[in-house]
Amino acid sequence: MNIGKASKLSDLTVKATRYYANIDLVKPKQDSQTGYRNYTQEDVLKLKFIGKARSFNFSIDECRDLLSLYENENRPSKEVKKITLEKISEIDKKLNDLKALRKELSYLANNCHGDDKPNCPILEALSKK
Amino acid sequence: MNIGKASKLSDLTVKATRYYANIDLVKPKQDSQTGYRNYTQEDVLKLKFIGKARSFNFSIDECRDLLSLYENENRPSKEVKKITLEKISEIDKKLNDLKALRKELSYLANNCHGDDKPNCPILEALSKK
DNA sequence: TATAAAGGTTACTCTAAGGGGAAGGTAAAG
DNA sequence: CTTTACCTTCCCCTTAGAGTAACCTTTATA
Repeated sequence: MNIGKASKLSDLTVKATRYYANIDLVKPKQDSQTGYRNYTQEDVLKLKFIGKARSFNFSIDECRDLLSLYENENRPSKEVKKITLEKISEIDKKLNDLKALRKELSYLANNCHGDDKPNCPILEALSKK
Repeated sequence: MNIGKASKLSDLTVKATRYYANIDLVKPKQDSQTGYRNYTQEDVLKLKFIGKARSFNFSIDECRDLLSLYENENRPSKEVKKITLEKISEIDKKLNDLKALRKELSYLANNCHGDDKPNCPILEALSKK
């Protein structure tokens, strides 16, 4: 099938699908006459897999690793688990950073009158030290 | 003072400081002979302000807005508060997304044996639907 | 004083993961 | 036969600088 159909079936944009082909992530054969990419059912499964993994915040490189594990019938599940746990701790770090940030900002916002006067503790905080 | 000293005083890299000059965020005069940028104390205050705002996750464009409010003695504090509250709700959205993601991933990781066998619920989840 | 080191300048490339759009070939429908 | 839809490659754009090269200026040292 052509890229349009494969993209639709895997719920990706044509642009993304073509990008994945360009970076050798899911690279279908191309018709030597027309240059059209020819996707198989197998390819669509891989594309779906990637779409799902991307939605789980895995990077393209991580998707590449996961995909090769996925394609390897003999992979040890611990490798997959390792990548997943790393992703989780990465998320934890981001969560902590964002929470700290939120705390500071909401403290500032709570102390700002938010009226027409120029006095503003937020700007004061930004210009302090 | 030269860019090196200004950067040091404001705790920024020279690269970042030069970038801010290039995008007209903090643009000091340049010596017509040597081309060297000449930073004032005032400029350093602005650079510090930006560094602080950046550490609060404000984008360069938001920094630009905040900076012009900061420079305007008659600004109404509600404008600053508005930007800050928007930033907070942006952070809240990210927090929610990350929490949901973490939940899904940790559920998968908890159900994966993580051994040498190929059976892996994580990959199954990625390839499902 | 000659020179080496330190610090300044512009300019180019790179990052992640595609989006947007141009120019042009191909296929299917009316 | 022509319009429309779909395909191709190619190039620029996004964030916020980092890294590097080539080259110029100022300062420190032998």
